[in-house]
Amino acid sequence: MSTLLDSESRIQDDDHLALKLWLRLLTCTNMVEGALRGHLRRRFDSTLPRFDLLAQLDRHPEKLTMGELSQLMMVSGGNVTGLVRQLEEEGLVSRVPQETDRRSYQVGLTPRGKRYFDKMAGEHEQWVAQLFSRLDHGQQEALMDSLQALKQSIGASGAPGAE
Amino acid sequence: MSTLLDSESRIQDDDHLALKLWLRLLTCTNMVEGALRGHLRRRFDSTLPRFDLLAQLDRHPEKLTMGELSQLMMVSGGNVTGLVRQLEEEGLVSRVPQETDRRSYQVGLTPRGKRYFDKMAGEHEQWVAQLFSRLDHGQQEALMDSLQALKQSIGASGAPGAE
DNA sequence: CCATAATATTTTAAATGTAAAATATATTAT
DNA sequence: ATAATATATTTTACATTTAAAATATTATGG
Repeated sequence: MSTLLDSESRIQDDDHLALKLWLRLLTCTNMVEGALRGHLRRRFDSTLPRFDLLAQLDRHPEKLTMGELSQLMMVSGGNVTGLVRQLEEEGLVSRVPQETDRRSYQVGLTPRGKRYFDKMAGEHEQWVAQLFSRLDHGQQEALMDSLQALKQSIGASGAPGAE
Repeated sequence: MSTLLDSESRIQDDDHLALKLWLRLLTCTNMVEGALRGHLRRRFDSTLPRFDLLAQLDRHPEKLTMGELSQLMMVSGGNVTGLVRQLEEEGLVSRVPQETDRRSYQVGLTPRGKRYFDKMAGEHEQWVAQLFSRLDHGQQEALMDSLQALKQSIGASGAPGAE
C-alpha cells in the first residue's frame, strides 16, 4: 500500500514532488509578473525594471550611487546606466556628480519623479492585493511561512547563484 | 488592541501583506532560477529556455508545431524561432515541414537530443530536490496547496496577462 | 474560380539583461 | 611624488525577450 514504499521509491517520489513544486512556483510568479507588466504598460506606459529602479530610490531618499542601485536591484551596472539615462531624460530622476569622489553620482527622485512613483506605487499595491484576494489572511500567512522556509532551504543548499 | 482594528486599517494591512508576499515569492523564484541557470551553464553550457524547449518536446513525443511550443512555453513565437534554429544547428532537434499544411513544421527531439535531454533532466531533478531539501514532505505538500490556491486566485482576479 | 479572411511562421525593432573592455578617478605603497 | 592598484561608471558586443509587421499558406464565401 502507498504508505509502505521502500526507501528508494520514497526518495524518487520526493524528488518528483520538489520538481512539481518548482514548476508551480514558477507558474505563479510568471502569472503575477505578467499581470503587473500588463497593468504598468496600460496605465503608465512603463515597465517593471523602471518601476523597480524608482522604488529603490523611493526607499532610499538619501540618494544612491549607480553601484548601490546595481546591487540593490541585483542587475549589472551597464543595465542601471541605461535605465537611469532614460528616466533622467524624462525628468523623473536626477543624477548629480559627487563632490568628494568624482567617479560616482548621486541618483535620486525629482519632485516630479516622486509624484509619479507615488501614484504608480499606490495602484501597484492594489493590483497585487487583487491578485492575492482569494486567499484569506490565514492562507496568506501560511504561504508567507512556507516561502520563508523555502528561502532558508535554498540558502542552506549551498547552490551558487542562489544567495 | 491588534484584533480590533477599524476596517480601513485592516484592509491596508492586508494589502501590505499581499505585497510582502509577492516580493518573497519573487525572491524565492529568482533564487531557484539563478541556481538552476548556474548549474546548467557549468554542467552543460546551456540555458533554461533551451532546457524548457527540450523538456516540452520530451513530454510530447508526437512532435509539436512552433505555435504549440510557443503556447506550452508561454513565450512569443519569435522566441521559439530562435531557440529551435539553435538546437537544430546543434543536431538536438529536427524540424520537418508538414505535408498537409506547409505553413507549419513538426518539431521533435533527435535521438542525440533525447539522450542529451535525459542526462540533463536527471541532474536537473537532483538540483531542484537539493534546493527544496530542507522542507520535509509535509511542508512541501503545504506549499503545493498554498500555490494551488494562489493560482486560482490569480486566475479569478480577471487580470490580463495572468491566465 | 477568386477575393478575402484566417492562420503559422519568420523577421524586425526595441527593451532588457550580462560580461568584459575601456575610461576616469582615488588610494596606497614605496 | 609617483607608480601601481583599486574603484565607479560607461561603453561595447552580444543574448534573450516581446510586440508588431511582413510573408507564406490555407480556408471560405460568393
